[in-house]
Amino acid sequence: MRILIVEDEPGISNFLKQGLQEESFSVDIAADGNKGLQMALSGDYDLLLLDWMVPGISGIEICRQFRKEFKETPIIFLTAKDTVDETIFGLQSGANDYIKKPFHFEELLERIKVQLRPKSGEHSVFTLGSITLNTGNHQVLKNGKEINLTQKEFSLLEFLMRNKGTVCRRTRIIESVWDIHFEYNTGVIDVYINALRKKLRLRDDENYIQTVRGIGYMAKEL
Amino acid sequence: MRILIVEDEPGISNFLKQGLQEESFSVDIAADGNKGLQMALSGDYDLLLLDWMVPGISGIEICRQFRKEFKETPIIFLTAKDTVDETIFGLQSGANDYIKKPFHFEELLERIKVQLRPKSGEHSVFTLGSITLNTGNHQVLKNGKEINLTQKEFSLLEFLMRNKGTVCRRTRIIESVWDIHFEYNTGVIDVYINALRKKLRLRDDENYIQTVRGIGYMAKEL
DNA sequence: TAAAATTTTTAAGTAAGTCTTAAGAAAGGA
DNA sequence: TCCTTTCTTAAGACTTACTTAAAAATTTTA
Repeated sequence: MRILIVEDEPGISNFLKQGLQEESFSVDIAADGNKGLQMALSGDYDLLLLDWMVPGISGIEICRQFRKEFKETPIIFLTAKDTVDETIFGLQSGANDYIKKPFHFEELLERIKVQLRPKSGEHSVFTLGSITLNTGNHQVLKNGKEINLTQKEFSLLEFLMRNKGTVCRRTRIIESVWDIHFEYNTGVIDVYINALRKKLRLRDDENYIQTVRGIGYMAKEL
Repeated sequence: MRILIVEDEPGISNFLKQGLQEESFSVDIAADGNKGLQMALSGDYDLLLLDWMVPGISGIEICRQFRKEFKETPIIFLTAKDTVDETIFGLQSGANDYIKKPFHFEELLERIKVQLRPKSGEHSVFTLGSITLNTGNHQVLKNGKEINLTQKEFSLLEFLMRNKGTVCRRTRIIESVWDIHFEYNTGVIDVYINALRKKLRLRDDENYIQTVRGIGYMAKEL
């Protein structure tokens, strides 16, 4: 995660840089507004920390210009001024948050984390070797390439991956995926396992879906 | 936009309620933690205003419980305590922002708007391939040429573009665009998707609106 | 206020894709 | 080897989505 600090006081900016680097952020500093805007517009940053008052273009103006191009990137203002009016002005110009100087580094850190927190809900993602299954957007990737699965195929694979490393009995599978309880005499599972192996192009030497004879199947890392 | 206030002091909660209603928010009040959590979990709200200290379950605890279920809904803390430590604690428990009492109503309002911005607020511009959608002036351009869409068509396209890259389930679409909850058995979505594809002249080789069989649709760059 | 135009919804036929069954081939275990 | 279980394929049943037209509702116009 890359953060740009626009701040003219070296004391503050260096302090922040060090602190954020320790938190494994990648940090750049711009000491004046013109430089700051230019760097911001490069689009290289995931978050902007703007001082309210910097030489050259003001923080507010940077914010406004920047927002025209980048709608999503969060902006946090660092401001010595703590009158309500100006804070509002700042937020109206497109900032997401502001923090008053002097502030505790820990508080700033938390506010940064809040802004960077993943937006679209944490749908669970499962992995199996080179396969990634995302229940949120119903996508399966193999080596980053999208694999098109039908609903049944998807939910079968999901069931297996949720239970990675343990044997899935046929009865459990038929219950969870097909919602058939009590009795069953059908070969659907076999058919679908076959389809999965085919679509995922699982060769013998990378068959993540092992068959456990007489019991069922097991998804397993190699 | 519906807001839930969890606050035990009637003076504050009523003041807020009136102010927010004047800003055309729909506001409910819970006077204690248990009631608050219960109402919050109903899922009817777009934003939560939580007092730090309320009788019964604490604001922090409400926040934590609520986050388990609802990842997206913004939470703002109202707190009399202004020590840094506790603020951090609040943000860590899943809140998006906090404001210290006493506060100016105007500032609270701005913070609320900031939180609601990404969802439905502010006029924003979305792009999808050669298509540009501007919620501000309700315009859709394709290759710079204006496309005339009806209201429903527009809001369907807006919904898809806001969620570009992730699958939009039919239920979500029917909820967001048609405001139909719980049950539905109608083919409107299909009809409107068809209309969109037609009006946007999406050929097979540039169909930005993919159908995800059995699930819904997805706006996607090619 | 009625007529006209537009938008929204319903409905129905068609097309496309998915699911299940069934049956022969292959593989594993006794 | 024989029997059982699993694999593989293909055809038919079924489900879902597409497309069109027309009815219903809403908005605009005269």
